[in-house]
Amino acid sequence: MFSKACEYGIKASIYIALNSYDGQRVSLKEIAKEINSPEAFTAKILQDLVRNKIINSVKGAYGGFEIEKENISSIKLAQIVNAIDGDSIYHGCGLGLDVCDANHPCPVHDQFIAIRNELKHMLETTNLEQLAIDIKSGASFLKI
Amino acid sequence: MFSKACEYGIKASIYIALNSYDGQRVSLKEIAKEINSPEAFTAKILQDLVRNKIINSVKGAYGGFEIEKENISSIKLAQIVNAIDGDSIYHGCGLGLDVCDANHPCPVHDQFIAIRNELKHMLETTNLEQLAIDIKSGASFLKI
DNA sequence: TTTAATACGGATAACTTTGTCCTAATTGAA
DNA sequence: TTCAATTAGGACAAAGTTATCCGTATTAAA
Repeated sequence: MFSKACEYGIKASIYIALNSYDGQRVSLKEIAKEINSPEAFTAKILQDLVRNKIINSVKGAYGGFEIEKENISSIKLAQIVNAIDGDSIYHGCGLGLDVCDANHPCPVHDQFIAIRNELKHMLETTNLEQLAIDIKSGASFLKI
Repeated sequence: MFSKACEYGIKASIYIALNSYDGQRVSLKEIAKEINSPEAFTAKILQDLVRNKIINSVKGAYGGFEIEKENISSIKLAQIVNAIDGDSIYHGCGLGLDVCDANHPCPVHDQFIAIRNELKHMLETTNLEQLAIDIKSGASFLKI
């Protein structure tokens, strides 16, 4: 469904959010360990999220990544996915046609539109706070 | 959502079904032209569908691909997707966890399960006949 | 029987995604 | 000021996906 980059990006964002609630800045090394992702590759993805102003980074000793507390509840999965995978999820045709719309639909256009809209709605309504709370309570997990 | 291979496989199957209604066997060359796909790559995918007994092939001059008429309405998209992309759509975790189930869910487990079940249902209930009919009537398109 | 059209299948190339390595820049603390 | 910890970013390697090429086998028709 999503690229590896996007999977790591979502998990990393949740982990950063979780710690930002406690005022804890987290390092790349810690993030990669906690979400079970390759460190250097995760670094690239985090850079991407920083450039898209979804997370903040602080260089140097005692640096790391953080999200401003007041933003955590307003950051939606859609923003993260969009920053990393782009908007292909919203615009691409299920069968790869260059042009696929109501006037010139691919054979599965209607079926796909329905499912894609649900996916879109889910991504646009799910925020980091909800996800971080479940990790904190042990109701969900970031690795294994 | 799907791999290119799967997109080509679905479109090729629809085109073959369409022609099989008229007792017309179609060649690789014709298929690739009509669904706008690379010929040699499409050949590999068709071989896969043949091995999975979703379509039939006839070698030699005047050979080509066909689907037995009586089977067209019972072939579901799910079979084609499964033959080409495998069953990752059904079993994979949305965030790539090796283990992700109700007892040990990833942060977006519930949200994904819901959408994936809809996708699964759609693939399992959509058959080639429905799709071929729309192509025939000009209500949907296989290329451009 | 020869020929042309066709599917089959192995090898390999091109491209994309994923992952690694190394150096530079930054920064807080000793 | 020096050092160690850290992010940034370029170059590159590995793996996976997509695509091409070419020879072989098969088959119907001439």
